[in-house]
This record gives sequence, structure tokens and C-alpha cells, in this order.
Amino acid sequence: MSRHTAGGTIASMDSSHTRREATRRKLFEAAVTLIAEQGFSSTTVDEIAERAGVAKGTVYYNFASKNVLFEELLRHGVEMLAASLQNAADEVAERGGSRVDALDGMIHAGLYFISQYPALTQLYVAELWRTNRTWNSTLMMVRERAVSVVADVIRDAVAGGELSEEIDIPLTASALFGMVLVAALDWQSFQPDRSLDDVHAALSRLLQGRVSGHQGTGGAGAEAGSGRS
Amino acid sequence: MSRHTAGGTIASMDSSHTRREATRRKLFEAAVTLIAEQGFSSTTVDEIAERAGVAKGTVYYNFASKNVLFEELLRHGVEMLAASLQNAADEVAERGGSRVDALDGMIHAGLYFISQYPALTQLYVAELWRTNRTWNSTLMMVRERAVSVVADVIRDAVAGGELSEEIDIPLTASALFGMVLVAALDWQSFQPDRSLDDVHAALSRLLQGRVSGHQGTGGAGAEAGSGRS
DNA sequence: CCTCTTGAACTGACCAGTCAGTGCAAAAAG
DNA sequence: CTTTTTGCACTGACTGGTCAGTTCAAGAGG
Repeated sequence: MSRHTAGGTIASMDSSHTRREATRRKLFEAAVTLIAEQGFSSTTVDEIAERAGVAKGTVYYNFASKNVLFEELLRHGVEMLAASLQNAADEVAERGGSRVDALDGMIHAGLYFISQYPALTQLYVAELWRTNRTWNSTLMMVRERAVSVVADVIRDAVAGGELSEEIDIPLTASALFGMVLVAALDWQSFQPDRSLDDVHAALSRLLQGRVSGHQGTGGAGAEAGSGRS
Repeated sequence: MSRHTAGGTIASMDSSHTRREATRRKLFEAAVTLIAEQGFSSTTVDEIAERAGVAKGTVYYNFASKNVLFEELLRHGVEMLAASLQNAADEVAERGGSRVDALDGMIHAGLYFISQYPALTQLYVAELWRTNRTWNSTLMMVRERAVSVVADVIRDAVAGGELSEEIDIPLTASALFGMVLVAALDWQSFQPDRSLDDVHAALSRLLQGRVSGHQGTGGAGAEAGSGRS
């Protein structure tokens, strides 16, 4: 199947450690786009192998099953995301920024990550709130890993007096996460020409409260049960 | 179920119509939970039929295909959601509330809707940003239908001077939508005991800007390209 | 020579969609 | 009032195709 007449060179690229690693990476890349497009169950192993440019047998030499391939993909992806977010928060801290600044930096990093790995993001969104799947525990871990990075920074900010003690940490972390996720997916899908900083500014503005900045007649207030019938 | 109680005879036409309707509703209900749990392609028509308590043939008597069943389900669901959001906004307006109050009312309505139809919500999240699927145009329409209800209210608020002209309407609508969506899914999945009003209050607080309410050292500011390298 | 990859053939389970037939209630005929 | 017809709604066994996973002998690379 060597359609590149190998010329003798391309194959010997930097296989960082083994040929095996390179093959596994190729399979991850092929799988992530296909599964993002079509979903897990309608993506066939033959398709993954073909897009990765390897034989089907190779898939099963490297991964025990289609399920295992997918789970390792999920784990690998979330490690990248968590590291990226953590790194953004740390950089802001090093530079002497506040915790709230760190949150803002994480939003930026989140947007950047999603713009770099749109397929991976689509895939997470599609699978993350699913129940009853075989790889449910993996998904649980993945979600926890991502959200806790955000929640930790919020917790620190509350402890340091930067944020009100009244806020609900896990829920706020989720909401923030969702806001960035959905806004970024919409950006990528429907307004891909806009710059990252532009989108980032819009989200910062929303959070900063300039959107509902005027003190409303009470509706946007925090009091519960506002006249719902 | 006799829409026209005109007497004993006209009911006949009605009942024949209603039997089918009841079956279709049962199939919708069965399909929505199964697909939310397992995804579209790993949910079999046999499963749907079994859960609905009908024979497989009945599915195909009522719907041209598995795809068509799903598309009609999506359309039916989003109509319910859009109506619910619109209704919430209208009620606030009738009561003399501001547009921002209307937005808040829509957040409440969104949370309520999701708590009532969690499976439908999971399903939308899972499918909405998928590309390359056969029912892509349906999904496009569905998304547009839901987001535009929010965007319209934001637009009115901007026109009426309640919100800054600087805000990005479609992006803000998406972000708001995503915030509610993800927060609600997390609420349902991980803290189901909390009350709706509690969750609503947390989100209102986030939007109201109390979270990042202190004026940060610039990180949360709206200026673009804030020190990101 | 040991690890990894190839490619094609094969198996067995699973599944979307089909179709000939059943049940039944309301209209038509007797 | 009784019998027959009509056709809607539903049934479930069956078909043809698809796909995960297996096997293996023959390389390729290092």
C-alpha cells in the first residue's frame, strides 16, 4: 500500500521512541476526527485504519479493541487540556496576577485549545454527559480532571477574598466551562473568521457583568423563586 | 380525547387519529431516553420498539426510517423548548419587567425545561455540534431556533439601551445558552438534590458580575490581546 | 532475530428495513 | 338487527448486509 514511493526518507521521521509510538499517534489522529464527525459506533475500525494509513491488523496489534483505543484517546486528550489550563493559570500567577486574572487566562487557554483541537472538543461534548456507556468511568475521570483545574482556582480566589464566599464553586466552574465550550464551538462552526482575542473579549465582558451591568428591577437578582408561576 | 364534543359520531374520526398519535408519543419517549443513554447508532430499532411496548413493524408503520424518527424527535423537542423560553420572556414583559429581567426569566425557564426533559437535553448536546451527519440540516435549524429566541431578547435589550452596544449578540447568546446547558447537566448529573432556584441564583450571580466583581488588574478586562504571547 | 506491520480472508453476531398476515371497529349490505 | 366488507394500526419472522475481531503467513525495519 505504499502510495508514497517512500523515497527512502519519509518513513524514517522522528519516531520519538519507536515506530509503535508513531503508529499509535497516527491512529489517535485518525480516530478523533472520524469519531467527532460520525460518532463512535458508526465509525468502523476499517475506516480508522484507512485514514491512518495502516493495515487493520496493526490497529489490533496496538490496541486491544476499538473501545480501548477510544478510552486511551479520551485520557490522552484530557491530559493535554488539563495541562494547558494549569499552565495558563501558573503563568498568570508567576507574573503576579490575581486569581481572577488566572481564571481569565484559563478562558483564553481554553479557547486556544479548542481552536487547536476542535475535533477532540466535539467528541468530548458528544460523550461527556452520556450515561450507561461502557467507558463511563473513564468519562467521569475525564470530566473531573478538567473541571477541577478550574474549580481549584476559584476555590483559591474565594479563600483569598477575591471572590464572594457565597458563590457555588463546583457549579460556577461547570458554568464557566460550559460557557467557554459552547461559545468556542459556535465560534468555530459559525464565525471561524473571528480572532481568538475577539471572542475572548466578548466572554470577559459577559463575565465582568457589563452585559447585565445596569442594576435591573430585580429580575437578575439572586433571590430565588422570583414570581415563577 | 374528543376534540370536538359534537356528539357521539364525530368522535370516531378522532379516535382513529389518536391511536396513532399515542403510539408515536410512546415511540418518542422510548427513543429519547435510549438515544440519550447510548447514542443514535448504538440504539437499535428493536430496543426502541421493545421499550415503547410495540412491535418493530409499528415503528416502520409510523416512521419512514430510524433517521426520520430521530429527526422528528429533534424538531418536536426544540419546538417545546423554544416555546417555553419565548413564553417566559413574554410573561416577564407582560408583568412590566425589563429585557434583562426577561433574560433572567429565560434562564429560569431553560433550567426548568432541562430538569423536565434531561434526556432530550443530553441528546441535543451530544448531537448539536456534530458534522457530516445525514440530519445536519435539521440540527442547524434546531440550533438556530433555540439560540435565536435568546438572541432576539438580547437584541431588544441593546436597542433599548439596557445592554451595551459593544456586546456581541450571537456570541453572547451562545455563551449564555452554553452556560445554562452545561450547568444544568452538571446539576442533574452530580447534584440532583439542589433546588432549581438555588441553581438559578448561582447562575444569576455569575452573570451579575459578583463573581469577578472586583476590578481585576486587567486580566478580566475587555481589551483584546491582553498580554497573551 | 526480535519487534512491528501488512493484507486479505474468514467468522459470527447484530441490525435496519421488509412483508405477508392478524385483529378489530366502524361502515355497508342484507 | 345480523352479516359482511373495508381498511387502519399493528405484528414478528425473515433477509441481506455490515462490522468487530481473528488468524496467519509473509515481509520490513532496526
